[in-house]
Amino acid sequence: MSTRTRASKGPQRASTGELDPRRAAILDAVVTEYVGTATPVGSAYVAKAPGVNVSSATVRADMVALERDGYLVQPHTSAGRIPTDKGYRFFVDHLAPAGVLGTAQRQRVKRFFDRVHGEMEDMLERASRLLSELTPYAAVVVSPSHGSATIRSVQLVSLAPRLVLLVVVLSDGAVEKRTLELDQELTDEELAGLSGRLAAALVGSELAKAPARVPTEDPVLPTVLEPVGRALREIARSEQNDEVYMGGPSRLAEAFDAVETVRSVLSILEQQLVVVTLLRDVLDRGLSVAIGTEHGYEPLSSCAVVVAPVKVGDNETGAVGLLGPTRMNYPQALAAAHVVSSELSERMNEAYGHRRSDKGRGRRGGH
Amino acid sequence: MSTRTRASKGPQRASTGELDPRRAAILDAVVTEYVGTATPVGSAYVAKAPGVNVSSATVRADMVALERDGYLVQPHTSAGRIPTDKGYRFFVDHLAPAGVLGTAQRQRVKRFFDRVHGEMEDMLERASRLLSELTPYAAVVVSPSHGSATIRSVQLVSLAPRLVLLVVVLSDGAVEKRTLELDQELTDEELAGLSGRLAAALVGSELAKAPARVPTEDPVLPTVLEPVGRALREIARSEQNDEVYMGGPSRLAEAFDAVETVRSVLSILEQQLVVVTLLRDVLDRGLSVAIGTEHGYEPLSSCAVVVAPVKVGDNETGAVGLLGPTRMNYPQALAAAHVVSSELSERMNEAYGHRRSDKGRGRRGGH
DNA sequence: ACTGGCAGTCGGTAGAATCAAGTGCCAGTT
DNA sequence: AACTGGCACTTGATTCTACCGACTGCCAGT
Repeated sequence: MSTRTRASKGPQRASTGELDPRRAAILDAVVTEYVGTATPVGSAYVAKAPGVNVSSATVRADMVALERDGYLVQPHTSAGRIPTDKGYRFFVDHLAPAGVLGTAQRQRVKRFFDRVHGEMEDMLERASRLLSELTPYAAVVVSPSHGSATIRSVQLVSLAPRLVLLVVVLSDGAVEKRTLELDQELTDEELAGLSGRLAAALVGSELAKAPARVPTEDPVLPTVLEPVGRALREIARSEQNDEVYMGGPSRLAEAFDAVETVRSVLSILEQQLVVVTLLRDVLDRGLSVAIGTEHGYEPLSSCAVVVAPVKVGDNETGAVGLLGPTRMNYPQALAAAHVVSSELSERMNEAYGHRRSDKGRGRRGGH
Repeated sequence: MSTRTRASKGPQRASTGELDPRRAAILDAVVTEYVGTATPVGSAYVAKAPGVNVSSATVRADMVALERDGYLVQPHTSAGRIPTDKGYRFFVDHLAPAGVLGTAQRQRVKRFFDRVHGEMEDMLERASRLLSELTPYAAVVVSPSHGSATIRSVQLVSLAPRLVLLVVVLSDGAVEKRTLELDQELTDEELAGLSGRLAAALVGSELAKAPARVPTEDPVLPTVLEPVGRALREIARSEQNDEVYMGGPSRLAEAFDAVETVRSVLSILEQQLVVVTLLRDVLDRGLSVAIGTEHGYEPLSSCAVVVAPVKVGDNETGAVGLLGPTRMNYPQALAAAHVVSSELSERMNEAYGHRRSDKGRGRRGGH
């Protein structure tokens, strides 16, 4: 009940929200220690923590209050306290120190992004690995959607008699293909002609808005154009499904010690659609962390998710995420996710011509 | 020591290897029961098993012999027996009943392969899921390498000023791409001309054997051709790295109950190269099952791997695999792997023109 | 408002007792 | 000689008890 006015002794933390500064410090100590040791934290330890200059008895009194207000719980009487989801939330919002990535890790990220060479898919895949290696958690990368990309090339390539490959190149560098089985055999010339006509009709338009039907008077073409049209529509549809890259699933087996938890979390991660929705939801709500039940997925209630957007152009579409136990090192996870997401954004903007105002390639990090 | 001559009472199993038929039946019973229950199997239970028409006392005597010969072990005195790797091996070689896939599962496979529509990558990815759903084990699919595929198309597509995408189509339907940053801006006409020249020089040759240098006298081209050549070589190299698709990693958390085991096995599976090598090794040795330490990987010594080749054309290159505990339902795993691998082979041969003699599309299963 | 002191609460561990499963051996039977 | 029933024995698992240690909640004192 007792509400203190902000005590102004010494250089305290900037803002501690609606919590008494000392209690905030106590919560801070409990979270930090518990994250490290996975053992309930007692008043004696907390009393020694910086920012808490009182005896263990006083700490105990505050802990009772913190428990009453839902920030802490006792696993059982006469054990130390552990944070609740609400406790973690407060920690993340008000106490988590700005992103501190070890210099070794910083270098690692730098080296990674200096060396990236391949295509986007490859970069994302490897970024998910990187992220899971920077932290002890499983990583997820969702590729930016091709939203407004336009068609840059359409081509039909003959693979075998009556077997043709439709290859579509988008302005963001993505390539899609579809195999077509035709009713009739076409000569290379016919194929080339057809390719040209398709290109003329489609190049420049967005995939989703591509003309449903390529106009033609040639009586022989419809039987060919029909499967092409179908394939194009299928491609347009499949481009909506963002790719998901998963890194370091084995990290989950480190983070949890109940094998049953590992299983259920893994099996959620196998459903890519769920992962994408989860990350998007969190981002849409303007959050970068979802703790416990804050996202709606029951089986993940013992998990926390850290998300950071990957912005290409001006719409924020992709995302990187980290999945670990609620007992997670949030500062580390946030720092890692932010570094990787911003580096990724930068790289992708550079690569595909959406070059931005002129932020250059300098530090952008901070927290 | 006592070696029996084959008793010929009743319709016994075809061949029991170098083992007394009754002892083989005992081993069979132990393996089957242990796979199901994960509990050491006692002589009383085995005595009731079919093919063992003797008392538990006699079974005990035989079990002593089987243990002496290394087929069984006792976790501790006065517990039942469990099979050794050698025991499983004997079971797989001589006792495992022919592949029995439940009708529900058969239907599932059938439906899957009737519906497959997309591209090869997609099919393989989904096949790995299928396989892990047919069994309670983790599945792995290694895509056939592009070995002898020839180049069918080479094309340069402009993405942005000075940014070009090199797109290469292979005869097996694979598409590779690489982004190039050029020193100079090229007009669409120049790009088209260049594409044509590249195509003329490269189409028809194998990727690996493609001419290292496209001949030209044009003084402006070298600065463009150089990065193209580099990209081509890089593509050729990357095509060696067979893609790995992993299905149902969460199955591992079901199969093992020590979280530490789960972790180490998962982290092996994350190394795609190791997975590929492992599967190839097993296939090269002409095996379809590797139990415990039969493959050389320490961390997988509590695992068994079931492999089946995916043959495209006439060289056997791809593979499907199942990874589970040595305490694995081998008949089921073998059946599932074989069905999927042969269906995959068939589909891929159909799709990419390597149409075979004329085995048709009929049953091919059996065991 | 805070502190030291103290009784009280529980989980965790160690040791003893008991249980049940399953063995190895042996004398007896066919 | 091959097999069987019977039995003593071994040993992990389970249960129970006692006890220790960690931490708390409370209270009287500064």
